[in-house]
Order: sequence, then structure tokens, then C-alpha cells
Amino acid sequence: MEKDLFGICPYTTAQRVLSGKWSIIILYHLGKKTMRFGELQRQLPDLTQSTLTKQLRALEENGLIERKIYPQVPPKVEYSLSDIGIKFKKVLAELAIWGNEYIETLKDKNC
Amino acid sequence: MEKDLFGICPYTTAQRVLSGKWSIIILYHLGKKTMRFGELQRQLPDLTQSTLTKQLRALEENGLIERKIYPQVPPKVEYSLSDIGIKFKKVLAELAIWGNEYIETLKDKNC
DNA sequence: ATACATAGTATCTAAATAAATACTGTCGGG
DNA sequence: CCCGACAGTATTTATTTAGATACTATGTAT
Repeated sequence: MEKDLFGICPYTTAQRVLSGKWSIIILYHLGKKTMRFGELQRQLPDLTQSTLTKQLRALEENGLIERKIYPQVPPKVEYSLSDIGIKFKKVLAELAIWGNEYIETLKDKNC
Repeated sequence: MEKDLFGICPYTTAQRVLSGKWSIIILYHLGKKTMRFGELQRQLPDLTQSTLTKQLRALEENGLIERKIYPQVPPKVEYSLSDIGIKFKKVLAELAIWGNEYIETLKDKNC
């Protein structure tokens, strides 16, 4: 992990972690419970396996999630939120409130 | 504005608005006060004028900000948060708290 | 021996995003 | 008549991100 500069603005930092198409929903699902790869994939039918793998690796790199490998066959790998990932749930909660309000405004404009 | 589907998950919706490299910081700055284009650009020296224009247009399309043109010469254009943009400030507040905690964890791992 | 389940990798292509750079229009001041 | 201020546009290029598709490993069950 070769993360760079300190003293970075918290907003810039957050943006870096959240950009992309799937980070928020993945964090939301893992926030509900620890899940295996396959289970998570079933929650998210719109991304392919390789994309999901990449997203998970990125979140792991950034320290938001943890990956626990059980030495079994067939493989078992569990994904869960890290400590800082758990703290992110507060953001998710506000995001959910806001997202719903936003959806309402779209309906009002019926577009 | 041809935004599509309703009944969308609030997380997916939020993600769509936040993806990209600059949305959060721009919203943060406009949350402090209404600003003219040039003033905003001086706050954000890391993006070029054309990139800033595109980001602002995207946020406007998504209904998060408003753009007020004063018919003057030289031109004066003010950007501000819309109603739903103002509501986003609650998310920003949580994001700031989390972002700072996240930066702390990076320091602990000194990377 | 063969098939199945799980969690991947490896490549390649496509799409989306951002950056670089140069150009535009108009009014007032010098 | 030219310059500067402001807020852009236009075009091209580069970078980043995601998607499609095919392939892998291994132990158990049939």
C-alpha cells in the first residue's frame, strides 16, 4: 500500500475512495453483514465477476474492507468492513436519506 | 434532462452523482457560499477551466447546483447549491468526519 | 473418470472521464 | 485600435474504469 500525501483534505480523500461505480453499494451490503464472494455477487447482479473482484481489491487496498480466506476446498472467502469501514456506515446512513430525497425531487419534476 | 428510472436504490443514485473526481469538493465549496466561476476556480487550482466547466454542467444537470447568469460584460455567472444540493450538506458533514478519521488511520500505518 | 462448486486470473476491448491547448465574444479604459 | 477581464467553447489526446469472455485450481460426491 503506497498511499501518499498527508494533510489531504477529507473531502478529496473521500472522493478518491468513493469514485467509481460500485463502492457505495458494496459498502452498503457489507455493512449489513459479512458475506462470501458469491453471496455478494448475488446481491449485485449488474456487475461481472471480474469487475466485482477488482472493486473488492480496490476497497481492500484502501483499507475499507477485510478479506478472510479459509483454507478450504471449494474456496471460502469472506468479506467484511474494517474498522474504518464500519465508521463509514454513518456516511451511508446520510447518503440513504439524501438519496431518497433526491429521488423524490426527480419525481416532482417528472423526468 | 432525461434522467431515467424511478424506484432506484438511494445508494446507486448517490453513487451516480458522486462518481468522478471533483463533485464532492465542488459541492463543499459551493456549500460555504455562492461563488462566481473564477472564484471557484481559484479554490480548485488542480483542475483546468474546461474540466471545471464540465463538472459544473454535470452537477447542474443532476440538479445539485444552480447557475445564475447576469447579463453583463464582462460576464458574471454565479453558482450555488440548489435545494437538494443544500440537503447534501448533511452528507458532506459526515464525509468530513469520516475523511479525517480515515486520514488518521493512514498515519497510524505510516504509509 | 467426471462433474461440480467456489473464488478466482488473464486478456482484451470498450466506454467514460479528465486533461491539454487553443480559441471566442464584448464592453470599457488607455 | 488594442488590451484585458470573465466565462466560457471546441477539439484532440490521454488516462482511468468497467465489461466481456475464457480459463484455472482442487477436493468431494457420483
